[in-house]
Amino acid sequence: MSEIQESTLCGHCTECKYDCCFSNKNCGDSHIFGLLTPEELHTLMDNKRQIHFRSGETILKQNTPLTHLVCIKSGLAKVVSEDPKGKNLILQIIKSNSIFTAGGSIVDDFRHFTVAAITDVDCCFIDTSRLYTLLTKNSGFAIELLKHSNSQHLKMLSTLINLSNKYMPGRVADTLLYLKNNIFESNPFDFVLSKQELADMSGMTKESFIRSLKEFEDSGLIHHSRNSIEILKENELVDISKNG
Amino acid sequence: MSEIQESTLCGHCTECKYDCCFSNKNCGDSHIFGLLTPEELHTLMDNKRQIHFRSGETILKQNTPLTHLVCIKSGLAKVVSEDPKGKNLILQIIKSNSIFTAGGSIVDDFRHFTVAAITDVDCCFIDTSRLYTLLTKNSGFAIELLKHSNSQHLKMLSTLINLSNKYMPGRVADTLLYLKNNIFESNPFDFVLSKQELADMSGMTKESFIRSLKEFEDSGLIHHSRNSIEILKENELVDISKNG
DNA sequence: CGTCTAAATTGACATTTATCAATTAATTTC
DNA sequence: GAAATTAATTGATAAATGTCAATTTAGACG
Repeated sequence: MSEIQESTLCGHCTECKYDCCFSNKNCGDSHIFGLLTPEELHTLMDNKRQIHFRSGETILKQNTPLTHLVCIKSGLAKVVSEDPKGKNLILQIIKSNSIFTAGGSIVDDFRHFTVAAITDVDCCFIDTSRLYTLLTKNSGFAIELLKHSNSQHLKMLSTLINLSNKYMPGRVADTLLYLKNNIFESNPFDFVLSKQELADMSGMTKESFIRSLKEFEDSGLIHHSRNSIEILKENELVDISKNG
Repeated sequence: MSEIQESTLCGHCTECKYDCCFSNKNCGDSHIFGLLTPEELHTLMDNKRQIHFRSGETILKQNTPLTHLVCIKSGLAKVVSEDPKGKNLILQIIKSNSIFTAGGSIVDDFRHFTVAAITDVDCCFIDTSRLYTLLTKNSGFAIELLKHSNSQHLKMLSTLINLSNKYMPGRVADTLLYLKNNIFESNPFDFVLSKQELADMSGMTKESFIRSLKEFEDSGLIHHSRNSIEILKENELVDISKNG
């Protein structure tokens, strides 16, 4: 399923520091690693593994043991909750320069969802046992990780509310706005996701997603082709997201 | 809306330690406070306020400033996400002896949901600024709080999956099993929740909930009266939860 | 270029769920 | 304890969403 290509280990932290996602400066998503001393950073860097995944490959698999934390250096990945019956739900798209704890780190020992590469992805694997050691030594670091965890928590709450309180048009609008404003940050945006994946982000079947998209197109709210969507009337989409 | 009766402040920690929910021994849900030194515990205890709420009262209100963390000493409370359009979703029932961070503590400054008393509730309010001070001093404490946060995160993930991947019978089965096994821990169980509230826990209207319950009754899976439900065939309910 | 394959789209239909109105049962209030 | 209020239930219906099958389109590959 996932063919892992391990790169060489990183030897010199001071050299690689600004070249990888552990660096405070590069890690746009948070300041988690900013509070570590050079020695502490070294502890993490020392055995980090930087790995390349090709588009489509599984990076982390649901229900496998949780031994490493992942930091995405470049590329896009999707966080998928896999259902026994095959109903997948895409919870989040991960951009470059964000770290990802894969659910129940610290609480239990296995991963609660799958992470798969959407584009080619370069990422680092951090040994969680080294991380835990640092947590006990550096409380500022622990607090940053707590902030990160709570922040993920709130995102998930928002997803839950969106999915359970809204009808399809509202959910589709949410997905489109999320992709434009949070992930691709351009308009129109070209996407590497299939309609099935967009539907999995919106909690519906691909047929329903397509029909909803077509209604938006017919109403002049968006323009879409196979791999690109342009939002023409964002205000109206926001209204649909709020009211539906 | 909520008429708050403040009790006297706690003066002597060593005395009240085993009488309130901060105590390691009483806080069944977690060991969060177990790692604090007596002095640190004192810092928290010193200004704690123990407050009584009557059934139905709002304990914490969504969108208000987050200044205190709440620890439930006795009684039951519900965690509700309130929707502008009035579609409420009950995310969780809180039992006695559990602490509750109300969403985005540390991340932002307001509460992301409402907590309301189902029965009479005695609870303590802990000043979050004192909590944060302790976090920086005691990394073990920070790690415990991180565990608690991640654990809440996983519960929410499970709720999200249940609500978005299952049809009504599966969601009703989930609610019944949750109440029996996690909240009331008896069978039959008497509940203080209205059918509307049970429906709000299951992400559906009260009419749909009642119809689903009736089908279970007709199939001999449960027996229910106004304020009590007995689960007769738990295995079959578990199957329905898994498959539907 | 034509063939093959996977994705996207469309249509008809079945199922699930919500809505609305009416009725009954329980609880509170005087 | 009768009247008034609230919660629970039922039925009829409409709306939302999923399912299945068929068709079209776009890319990949020889």
